[in-house]
Amino acid sequence: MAYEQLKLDNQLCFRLYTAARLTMGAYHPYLDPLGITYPQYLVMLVLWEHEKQTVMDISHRLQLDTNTVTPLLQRMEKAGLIKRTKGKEDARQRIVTLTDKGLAMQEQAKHIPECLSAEILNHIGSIEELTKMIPTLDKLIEGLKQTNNEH
Amino acid sequence: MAYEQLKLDNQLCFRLYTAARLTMGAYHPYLDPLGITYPQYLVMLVLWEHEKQTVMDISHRLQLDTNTVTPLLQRMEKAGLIKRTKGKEDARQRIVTLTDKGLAMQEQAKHIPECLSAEILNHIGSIEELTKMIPTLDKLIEGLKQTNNEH
DNA sequence: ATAAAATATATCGTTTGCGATATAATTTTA
DNA sequence: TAAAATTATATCGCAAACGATATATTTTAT
Repeated sequence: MAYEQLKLDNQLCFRLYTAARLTMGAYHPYLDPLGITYPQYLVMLVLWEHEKQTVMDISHRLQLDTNTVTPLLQRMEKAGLIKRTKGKEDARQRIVTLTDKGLAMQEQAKHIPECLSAEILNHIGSIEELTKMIPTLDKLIEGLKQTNNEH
Repeated sequence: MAYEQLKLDNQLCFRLYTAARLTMGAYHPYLDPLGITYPQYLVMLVLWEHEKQTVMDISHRLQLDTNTVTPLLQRMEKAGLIKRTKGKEDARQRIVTLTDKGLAMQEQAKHIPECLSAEILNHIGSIEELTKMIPTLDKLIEGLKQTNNEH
């Protein structure tokens, strides 16, 4: 191995990639009973914060493009969690709203964040160490958004 | 919005998910010319460290299951980057080795890590702040590995 | 007012990621 | 040693991601 910088263990990005995947896996025991996936859970979080959002709103919030969000919403509509109606002022837009089922799911989901925290806390010393990463991750995300827009 | 803990902005996991995706996007300008994807780049990193590894070795190293790694390797074989041969002592195993093309790609790839660092540094104050996350991410990954194995 | 540009969403094709299951070879057990 | 369990890899099906492209609607420019 000639190049030290090419070693996997020196790569922050690989850690982010792995941590993100394993985190999604840790949600499985909590999301499976609700019948939703992690990205679908994210959409629910967005809609629980504000009812009535366009596809754009959601895709901006999740930093995902419409070509990812549209099929996601279509599956969620089929599952009876949301409704998608044509916009009235602007007919190009799709207005996404929660169904009763989707709204009711919030009650079942409200303990998930603390369950996850507790689960991780079992295997890690302090939750503070994790929350300390948040400002750095936010800066990284903002930086990457710009970087990716330039190319 | 009734539940504070369900707010997207309070979620570490969402940040990991987003940071990981955007990071992969930042690799695009460097990996596209090589004709490989980010997960394929990770396989290359593993193989540049040690020639001759089994599918298991690679999947352990990347924390991916064989049902992800096998098709990945099949595509890389088709692209002429690796060879996959039946194991001699244990015929169940597949031994993965680099082709000349795969080996040569290391030279073209050796600047990628510093390019990425520089790119991110353009938009973020200090690289130290990022490297400070590494031990925490490692702990998190180890913890999640255990958490996920229990379920 | 009409053509051109911009915008919002959708569709298509490919690669990943992963649960479930299958297949083949090796090891263990009875 | 033959059957059972284990191990290594592969296959299948579905949900994401995402680049590229298409469609429909609105806005802008001429």
